[in-house]
Amino acid sequence: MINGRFATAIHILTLLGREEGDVASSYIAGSININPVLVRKEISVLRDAGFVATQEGKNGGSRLAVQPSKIRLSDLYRIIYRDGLFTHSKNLPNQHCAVGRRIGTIMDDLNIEAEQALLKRLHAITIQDLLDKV
Amino acid sequence: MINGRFATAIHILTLLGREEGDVASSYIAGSININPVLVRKEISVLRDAGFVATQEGKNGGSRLAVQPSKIRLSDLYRIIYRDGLFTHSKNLPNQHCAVGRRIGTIMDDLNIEAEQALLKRLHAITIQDLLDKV
DNA sequence: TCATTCTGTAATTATTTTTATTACAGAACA
DNA sequence: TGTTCTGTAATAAAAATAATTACAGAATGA
Repeated sequence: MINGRFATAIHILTLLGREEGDVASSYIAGSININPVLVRKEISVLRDAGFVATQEGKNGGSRLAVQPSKIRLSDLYRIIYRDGLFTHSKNLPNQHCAVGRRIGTIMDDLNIEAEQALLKRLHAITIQDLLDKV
Repeated sequence: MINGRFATAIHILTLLGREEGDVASSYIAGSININPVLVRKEISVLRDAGFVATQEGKNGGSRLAVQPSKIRLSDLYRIIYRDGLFTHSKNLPNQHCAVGRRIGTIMDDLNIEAEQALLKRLHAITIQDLLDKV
């Protein structure tokens, strides 16, 4: 399932897209209304992906490392969701049952198809598009 | 986000699609490897939707009330996910910030678009399609 | 009839996941 | 060289999920 991290990442990037200089994690956290440590953690993921650059130390903070129009939500989705859309319980289904034996593969296939449809749509939306709505 | 209930519902319906008579919740639970009470709860939702019929009492259980080819995964999705795909935190963003003020609407719009894409794909898949894969 | 075996559902507990907090070393600045 | 940022680990709190317990009621059939 799609959790709060996706929304958090979008909020961060949209906010950075509107600000000029370096933005402190505490300021971002104040806008989202979550804990600054969570913001820094998410930013570290976004930084690893090359979307954000960070300046440490006094007056430091983060800013976009690429143009907002270059950040597609599909990329964002992929970065944040390694686990897939459909989270199946970690309980192993009964392998003595035909359905139980095959359901894992069936759900995996389904997950791929659903994600493809979702990603296709998200591919067409960039942070710039969201900025235009603010 | 898409949680385990969707996978559970699919497992239940697929299993019922392969069985002739009434299937007890404990049997289904044994296949999925979850608690029978959860199965009965999910079945009650599927029954309300008209997909399943249940016989109470001794030798009772559930069976499909419609043909597997009539149960679209899009219907299933709608029944189980009233909350939307993207769960945004229940923390209200800072309304004194332009992004904080607009992010709710932006995420809602995004959610609608993403769900449309997902539902379009799920509309084309029925329980029969999954049965063919078992 | 009535013991048995199912269901439905409420209430509680346990587990897991998510979010928040605390803490502190290190970087950059003025 | 003190101040204000970051990064990250560790812990705690809160929320969401799943499991369990419990029990009344329905249908069966010996």
